[in-house]
Amino acid sequence: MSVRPLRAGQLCPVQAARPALRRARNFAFSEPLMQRALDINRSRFADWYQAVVRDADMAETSPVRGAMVIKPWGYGVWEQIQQELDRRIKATGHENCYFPMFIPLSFIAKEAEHVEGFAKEMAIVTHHRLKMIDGKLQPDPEAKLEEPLVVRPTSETIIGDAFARWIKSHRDLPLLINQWANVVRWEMRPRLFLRTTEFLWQEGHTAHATEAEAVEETRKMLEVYRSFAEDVLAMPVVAGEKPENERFPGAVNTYSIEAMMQDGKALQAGTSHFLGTHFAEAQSIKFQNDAGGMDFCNTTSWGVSTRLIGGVIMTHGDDDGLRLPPAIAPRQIVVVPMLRDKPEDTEVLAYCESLVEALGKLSVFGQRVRVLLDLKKIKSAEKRWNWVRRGAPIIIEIGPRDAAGGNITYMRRDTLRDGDKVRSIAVGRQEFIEEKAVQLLAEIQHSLYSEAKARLDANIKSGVTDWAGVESYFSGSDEEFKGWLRISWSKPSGADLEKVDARLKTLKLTIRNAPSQQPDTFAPCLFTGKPGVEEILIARAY
RNA sequence: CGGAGCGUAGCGCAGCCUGGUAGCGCAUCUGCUUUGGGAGCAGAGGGUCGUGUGUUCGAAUCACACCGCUCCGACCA
Repeated sequence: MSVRPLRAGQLCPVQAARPALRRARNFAFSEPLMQRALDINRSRFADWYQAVVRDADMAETSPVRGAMVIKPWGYGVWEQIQQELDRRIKATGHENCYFPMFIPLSFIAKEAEHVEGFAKEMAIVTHHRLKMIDGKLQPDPEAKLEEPLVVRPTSETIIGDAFARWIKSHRDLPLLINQWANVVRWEMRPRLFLRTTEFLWQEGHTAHATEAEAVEETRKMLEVYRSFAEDVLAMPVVAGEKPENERFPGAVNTYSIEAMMQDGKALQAGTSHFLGTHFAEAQSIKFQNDAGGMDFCNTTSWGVSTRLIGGVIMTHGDDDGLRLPPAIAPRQIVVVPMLRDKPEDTEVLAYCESLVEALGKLSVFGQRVRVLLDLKKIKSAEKRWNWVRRGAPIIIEIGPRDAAGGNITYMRRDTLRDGDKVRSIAVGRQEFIEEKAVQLLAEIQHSLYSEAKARLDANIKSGVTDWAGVESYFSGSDEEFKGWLRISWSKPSGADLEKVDARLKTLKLTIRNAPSQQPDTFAPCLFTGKPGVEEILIARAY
């Protein structure tokens, strides 16, 4: 099965979901219709993405422009992400805190680059009271704040303020803090999960006595993100360092993990920043060293957000909707009883209940298996397709014959179809409970990763050494799948880097990162012809 | 915020050019039939056609403004 996205016009124009839907559409079908759970396929990737978010019941837009409502199934995925990542953050010695969402304007102003980077996307609170004036409810001019508050776009400054008070001596270091919070960045072009005005994230902030220790922390957390993305989200990534022009405002170095979406675009899925003493100097985060002198701390910050959910959708989704890796599926196994208003319904239900109870006692990925018996009063067939669209890893259907024969019939969401046909697999109840269930969940987790990993590996092209090669690789229609290029460069900076960036921009390309794994020797710089010092990934990006 | 396109029932769309006061499929509800699984038949509910102003005897349809969405550009986790 090809994992590459379908190209425009490659398949029938629309893969209608239900037979009757086909009649409603003004399309002439020359080929046998492929019935899918979505009414759109990945050839129109942006529309497909929105359809998955909607049909999988993940989220919807809200009355506030750019802000989204995360629905139970989408939030359930976030809760799984939080739970497992929180465990890993704590396992590396960090503690959770909570800081205010309001930051005094003067705090933000302290670090010059930091202000510049965020000034354009700030929400500002200026009043603390409303008043009816001329029949209109509006901010009371007499209740103006002496100092405006910005709604945090990130918390370096307010946490730095606390750090300055908390840290006195080298014995207070390292200070390792994390917080789960919402942040606001006034985005011009919102997209559900990928870029919203308000989003949920986790932000780690640490302070260290030495540069070496802070750099190590920065890399350690990048590695936590890499392994989390790959092991838990089944989303292969390339970890590496961002070029100078893509750094976090105020950082010395920024590292990222980059994931490849099914349209070939790169998604920055997590970042880790070494901040040097920039914020420490701006905010006086100092400590007395063991020789009695005063030193500035070296600080770091790192974060991942609800954007990860968008990454999961665009990594694993198919033409039937979402496919969730079992490790983050709010429900890993969903049992759909096939009821038909007949006496044997009672037996079917009892059989389902005992099955769900037995499955719920199993463990996988170090936790109890999450099972749901779907008793919603809608047609059984409708239930099945709802769970297909939502991406439940295993969907079990139980009819009277299963109940009587001690069997179960299941579908794997990752390999739902054989050609166009849905694959329903029958197996003995005991066998399923005792071996299959756990084994299948592990297998699905693994197979989703392998599929995505194969796509990533197959679509990072090396060996292009000149600009003409870049142009030809990224030529053609924008609808077409384009992967990434891995090229050698001389790592220019300042104005020279800007030139490179401008050139890349003509092809809508950006430098993603310089992968951590580098070869021993380098081809000459693709841009300047000078000796190469590093390999970087260039790609179109979200 | 600039360029383009689009906003008609929960979803997907037709109607708009050539104004006469709203239609299709899916979904929803009811009844009957059906039942190893995305069922059939009959009937029903649901829309002040994004918002406002204007033109007109009459506006989903024409004009203007605003709002929102999508794509492209600038910005970004």
